Amino acid sequence: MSSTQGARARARTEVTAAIKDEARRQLAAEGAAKLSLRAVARELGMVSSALYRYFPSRDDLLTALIIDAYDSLGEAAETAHAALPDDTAPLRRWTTVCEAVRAWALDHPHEYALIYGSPVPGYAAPPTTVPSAARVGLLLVEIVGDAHQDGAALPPLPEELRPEAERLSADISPALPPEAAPGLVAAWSQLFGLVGFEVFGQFNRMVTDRAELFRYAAGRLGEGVGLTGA
Amino acid sequence: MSSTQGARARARTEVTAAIKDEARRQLAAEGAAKLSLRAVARELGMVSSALYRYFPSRDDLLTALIIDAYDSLGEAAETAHAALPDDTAPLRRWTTVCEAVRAWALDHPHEYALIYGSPVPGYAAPPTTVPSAARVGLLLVEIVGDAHQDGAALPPLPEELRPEAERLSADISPALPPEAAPGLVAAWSQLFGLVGFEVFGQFNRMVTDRAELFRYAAGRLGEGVGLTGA
DNA sequence: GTCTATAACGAGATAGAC
DNA sequence: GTCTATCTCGTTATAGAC
Repeated sequence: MSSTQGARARARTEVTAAIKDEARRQLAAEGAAKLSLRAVARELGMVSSALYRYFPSRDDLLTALIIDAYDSLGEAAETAHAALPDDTAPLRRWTTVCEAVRAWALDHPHEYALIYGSPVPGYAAPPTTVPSAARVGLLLVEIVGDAHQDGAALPPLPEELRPEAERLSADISPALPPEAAPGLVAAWSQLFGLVGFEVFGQFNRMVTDRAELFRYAAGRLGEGVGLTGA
Repeated sequence: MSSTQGARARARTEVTAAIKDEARRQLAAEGAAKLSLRAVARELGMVSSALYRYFPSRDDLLTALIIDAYDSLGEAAETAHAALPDDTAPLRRWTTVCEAVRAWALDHPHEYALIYGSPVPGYAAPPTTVPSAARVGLLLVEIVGDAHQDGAALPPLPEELRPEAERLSADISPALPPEAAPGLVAAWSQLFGLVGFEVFGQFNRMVTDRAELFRYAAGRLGEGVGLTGA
């Protein structure tokens, strides 16, 4: 009885995975805008209507791919961070996570484009994507929050930014002091500026040693949010 | 005779502009990947083959749109910078240009996506785009180069980055000291990280006062490349 | 209950003959 | 430049296999 259910569930997971794999291949070849349920079905030797047993619509398939991409990136970052010794200095934690993000993005350029590139026309990501999308950010928050527990130095905020800083700190984490919040959110976006320029080819014919430039920039980004310790 | 040519040339410019306008409309509606010469022609009441007298291929139309977008952004940045008094401090020059980039991007999100978003599958930008693409970067280089003429303070570079710094400084501008080059290239990409996150909606439901956060982050970015002067 | 297949819809793109 | 025949697409209704 339970073995029957197990076999069915297993088959379902396998087909779901095959659909997503094929969809990812099309993502790479044609881009998210041209992702087509029919083409996926054709390539898998299924009929298009059969796909609706697994994904209620094309947008749901897209959403699943987006969540998978965010989770894959988040897991890569978390794994790299977790592999560090417990006494690792905050700045080193920070740069390790940054390097993991960069490595994942260079390894998965099309999935990177899906989550941090141009929005897909006509598609709006549902709230379901938020927890996965937040993973890298929360990891950075954790690192900065821990460092400030131990008292890190930060320049004072301009008066006009104070309300936003309070809001951010309250929304994101109680461990994040308001003085650190705007700088951290900015650094978070700037990290992806760095990565995006490399992945999307803006550094072509300009930067040769991109790994070294990234290492330098990520380090300065970490220092900018008050982290220390080579 | 010359009046006939003038009229013809004028007509040609007008049709070319109409084609690009319609193409931009489609860019907004469907995305760059789905830009289709036929659809543009249909919307203009022309037949698709007629378009080929103006743009030899879909990719050429795309290239024209990309160059236009880079030039539009470049001009916005240059105009904002040129409007400043001659004795404006370097840091204020920097933030003014950054604000102009942000304002243009928020005003032209789809053109922003075209030039700084995901690459269009199957399309590679030809070298013709480089001069237009470089305008904002060169403006930032000019500001930082001028400031360093007057002697700005910068942290020393790590030894491993020295070769890349020399290369960058040599390739980009003689006015840019090697110690400033990697930081400037990084800041340039980080500026677009900030802008991209806002334009592409990554700040949704998180940052409320985005203008204020940007002002703050852009200022710190400028300080990071050695600029001073409120 | 769970799945796949057939067939069809309305809309749109595309290729080629004319 | 026009027209048509033939593709694509997402999606649904329905019927039948396991």
